[in-house]
Amino acid sequence: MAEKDICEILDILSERHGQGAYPGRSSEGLGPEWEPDPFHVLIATILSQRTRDENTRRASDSLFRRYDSPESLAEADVDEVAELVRPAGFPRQKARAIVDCCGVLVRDHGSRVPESLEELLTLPMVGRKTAACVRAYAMGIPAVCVDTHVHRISNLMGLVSTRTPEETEYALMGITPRERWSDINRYLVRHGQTVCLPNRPRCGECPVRKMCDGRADGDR
DNA sequence: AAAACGGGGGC
DNA sequence: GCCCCAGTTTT
Repeated sequence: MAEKDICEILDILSERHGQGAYPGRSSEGLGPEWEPDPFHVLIATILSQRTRDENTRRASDSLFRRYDSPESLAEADVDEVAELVRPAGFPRQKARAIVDCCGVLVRDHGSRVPESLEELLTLPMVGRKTAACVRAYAMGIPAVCVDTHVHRISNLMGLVSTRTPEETEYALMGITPRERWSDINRYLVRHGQTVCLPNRPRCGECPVRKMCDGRADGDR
């Protein structure tokens, strides 16, 4: 029942928004010249936090052109890295996290990105959303990436009733077939950016409006 | 629970 | 100029 609802919503949104992935190779966050492997996706996803695609991409491009391995980044100068990633915002915070992150990868993980959620969460600036993106997009592991859009829309539409993004993650996993978890991010995030905007939802042009409990605009 | 981190784009 | 924004960490 609930499962049927979310699948139907994903089907409709996929027609509306077409193909597109976040933040793998075909997204704006990681340019086409970089392999969407765990290392590149991890760094690009950290850069993407609270940042639009285009700015994330400018930052990741200039960063990877200068440093393209965990080893080189682990010994990089934080101020120089901060300058390179400036377009993504939070430059010092992100630069410090990236350098520290790569230090941990080199020292404790053989310069590889660990696959387990538990180990990923020990890395600086890696929370549940970032860890899920790395696993889902770079490792082929089914994972639900809950950002603010997914959290907001899932509750607005009455798919879940949750207070925290973590609760939303588990709730969505419970009502969605595993093979469609990746569609949640592809389509719900895009929907949140283009139609179901945080403050002014454009309910008039929403393709899943009839299934939404939270229709704004007094359109009921 | 709330503040802090920040540059870029829309208006 | 002012407001908003694909999180995570710290207080």
